[in-house]
Amino acid sequence: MTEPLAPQYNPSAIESALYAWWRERGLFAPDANPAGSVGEPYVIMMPPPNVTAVLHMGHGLNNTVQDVLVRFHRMRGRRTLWLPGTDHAGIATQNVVERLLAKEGRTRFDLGRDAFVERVWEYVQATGAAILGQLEALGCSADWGRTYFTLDERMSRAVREAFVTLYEEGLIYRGHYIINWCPRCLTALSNEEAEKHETDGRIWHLRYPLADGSGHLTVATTRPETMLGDTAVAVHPDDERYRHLIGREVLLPLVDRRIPIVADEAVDPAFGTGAVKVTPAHDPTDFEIGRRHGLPSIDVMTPEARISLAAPERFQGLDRFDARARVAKEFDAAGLLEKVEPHRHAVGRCYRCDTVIEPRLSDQWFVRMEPLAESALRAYRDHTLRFIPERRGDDYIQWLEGIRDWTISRQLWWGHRIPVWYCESEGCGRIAVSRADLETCPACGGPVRQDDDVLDTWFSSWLVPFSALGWPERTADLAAFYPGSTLVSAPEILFFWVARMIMAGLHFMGEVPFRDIYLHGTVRDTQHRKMSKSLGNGIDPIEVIERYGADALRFSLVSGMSVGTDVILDPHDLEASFAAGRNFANKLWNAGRFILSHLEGDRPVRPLAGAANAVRPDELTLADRWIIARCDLAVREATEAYEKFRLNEAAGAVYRFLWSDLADWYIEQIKPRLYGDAPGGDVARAVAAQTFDAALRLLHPVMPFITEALWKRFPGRPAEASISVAPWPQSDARARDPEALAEFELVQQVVGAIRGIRAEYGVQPGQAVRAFVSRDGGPASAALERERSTVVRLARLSELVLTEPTERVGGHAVLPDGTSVFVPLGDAIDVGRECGRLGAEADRLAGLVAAQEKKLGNQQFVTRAPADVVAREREKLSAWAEQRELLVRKRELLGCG
RNA sequence: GGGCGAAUAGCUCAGCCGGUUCAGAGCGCCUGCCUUACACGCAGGAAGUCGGGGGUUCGAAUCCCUCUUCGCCCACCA
Repeated sequence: MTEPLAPQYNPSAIESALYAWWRERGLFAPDANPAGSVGEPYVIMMPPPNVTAVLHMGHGLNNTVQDVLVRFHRMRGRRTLWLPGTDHAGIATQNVVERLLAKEGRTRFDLGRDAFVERVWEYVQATGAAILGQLEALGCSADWGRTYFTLDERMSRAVREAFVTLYEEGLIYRGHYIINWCPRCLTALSNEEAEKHETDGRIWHLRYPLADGSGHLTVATTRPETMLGDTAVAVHPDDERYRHLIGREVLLPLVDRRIPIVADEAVDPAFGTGAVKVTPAHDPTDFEIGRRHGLPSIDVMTPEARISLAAPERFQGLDRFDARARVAKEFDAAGLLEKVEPHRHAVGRCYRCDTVIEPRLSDQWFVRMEPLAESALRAYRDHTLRFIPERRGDDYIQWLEGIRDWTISRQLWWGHRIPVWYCESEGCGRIAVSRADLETCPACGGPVRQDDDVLDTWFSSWLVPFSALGWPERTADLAAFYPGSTLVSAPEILFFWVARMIMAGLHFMGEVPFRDIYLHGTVRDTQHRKMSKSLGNGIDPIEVIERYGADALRFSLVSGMSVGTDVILDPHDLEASFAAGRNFANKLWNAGRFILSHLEGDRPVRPLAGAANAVRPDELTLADRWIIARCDLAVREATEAYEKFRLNEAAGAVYRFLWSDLADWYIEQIKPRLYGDAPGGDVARAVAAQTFDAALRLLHPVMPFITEALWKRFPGRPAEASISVAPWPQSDARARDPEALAEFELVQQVVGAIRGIRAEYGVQPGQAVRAFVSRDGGPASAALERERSTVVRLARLSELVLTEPTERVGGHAVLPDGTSVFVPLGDAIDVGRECGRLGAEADRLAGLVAAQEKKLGNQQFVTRAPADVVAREREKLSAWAEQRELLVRKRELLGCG
């Protein structure tokens, strides 16, 4: 606590210890804040990271945002719960473990179901722990005591309850439909899991001879191999070209099957040839056509997407793409291939392995979504829900309005087993759906067999907002923390997860699970590509934390992100992305080191108000008043920005205050007062302590570690005190001081002008010079008199003379308010150069004046623009004219030509 | 095929409902400084026809139209 602070901030030296201390102190629990609870609790459910792998930068961003919001609200006194968890990620995890097995030359079938699942558990226990460790390294203040895993016992119970309830309500059903099938993962997928990608493909025009030999009909298809399963050709009923063929038959080539020509409204006469081959077992539209016309479905593919025994022998066993080539070749050989054209269309791919989806006819379980979608739409339309940024609401609406039933069964081993039992006794065949495991058939007592399939991972995660709180038990947590407050997520999982949580929340709890949905952007590389393992353009957050510190990572992510926009980082130049955060942390560290070193000792730091020894207003210097006013401004800016999810603005406001105001000016200003027993030192210490303390608190949500480390070192701080539950700084009307703001700004401008002149003429830093500052030919503003020593020190002057200069040769400047600055430099300056400099400045102002005169001479402007705008423009004109006037006079004094 | 977003200094971005010195920040770059908190620093500086074109307006980076480029979402047209 009292050992000296290192001159360079070393995050790795303090972060893990501070984190451990926070946990020990129980600071992440809802009741951690001694201030008690203000208003409603603030609750965020963490989007559970998949246990497939360690975290990437996207998780870093997502969890940083959540932690910022949670820490902000915790400090504001809300009872705050951030509930963490991990996701068993059915397909993804199963794939990873299967790949591990493949390296051992084994498949899951070699192990058998139970042993395989056992193996997956081993894997996820390791990765799950690693992930939680990473979240801790990031500084996440989640309540680890409540951590859930979407496949743990509590969640399983909730999943069963939800499934059985929905089944009883008729919202879950088993059906025989075309679903999205991944031939590599060997499972059904939902529509959302089948990602559509625009692809350059081809379209084949195939001739189907009429069965009576009177000609042929041409159909167009992008998947010729499916013709092996055709059971009809369809045309539009009103299509004059084909009307005479309706009801007749074609002889399906290669297969030699007679199939009918049917009329169906689903056919678009304008597309292709206007005649469609109908393959009910391999296309959803064809399936519907088949149903309407009583056509048979012939499944010509195996689960692996090879040609099945239902096709002619020579095709059997061929991969679908080989079969495609073979079919095309045989059509060509038979003179039945009319043409092949390039064709761009959307191809579905498995979101986990990128394999081309095969639409497949099979028995699956579905959730009827329409009834659920209705209330979810209503909740948005009546403003119960709010999206940040707002436009994301359009995506939500669009998805819900076009909602399709959700395929929830997966032909996997890793996941929640479907709670359905089939009676195996003959003559019963009953299907039982049960909350409890069944051994026998409830109807006949015969033997039962549980459904082999598991549920979609998202069927467990859509329940999280209440299942993680104990549902279906009516727990105290559920009563206290449902509904939650904010959901922070990447836009990619808006449909997978966010929209479904809203539906589940409304259905099972009767209330939306959260009110604000903050969708942040995606982390991309400098070519705007999403970071991914396969592209090798990822950045490991842990590496960044080790090199720059968690605070630097968080600051960089937050400040690189405005509402709803992507965050661009350069994986090849970590320095470019994270140096700013690291530098800022170091700046803060050193400012803290300086201020804290002057707070130590036996003299107590005086409060600014509310005590007998409080600093009196009349003791404050102009600089004191100025920094207090600037600090108050930062409090207002940052607080408002946090409230509006403008985290980058909040970070920026504190950054500017700490660096540009406090470090660059205030600390420099108070140095003389701090050394020795200079008068006013106690006031400077009091003001520095108070404003720095406030700034640390404002910054704590973004940079929790360094702010805590410094804050804890304030003298008199109890050992158990933590900034994470310190009260949020309040704006105070008494701190607002426009006069001090304006006057100190003049001081800054004078110093800036003198520094500029010095740099212009290469006056060495060690060389003190005199400066004359005056106004209207007389003494300069009283503010400069009061801060005379500040100007002298910061501009490195030997003397500051606040009257008209007695000399002429030197550097001149005129400030916006007409204040005149002169640094006598004698022979050291090049008079011609100075004349040029002043002339250029005068010309610039002359241009402004001319434009301004034109503007004000414009009757349209003067009459139509608001009076205050016109008045302001008039003031500008006179100020510029005055400045120009002064510059011209200075040139005359210098003897410029 | 619909819908949406972005295009501002070399790079990453601010600039909200049009009007506070002919556009700001960080990083990078240039010059000078190890000034007893910080060289991960200090001081100063260069750098942009605000994607192109048109329009509305007294006035536009800021509003409207259009074009170009990039990105995203949705879509059963075989």
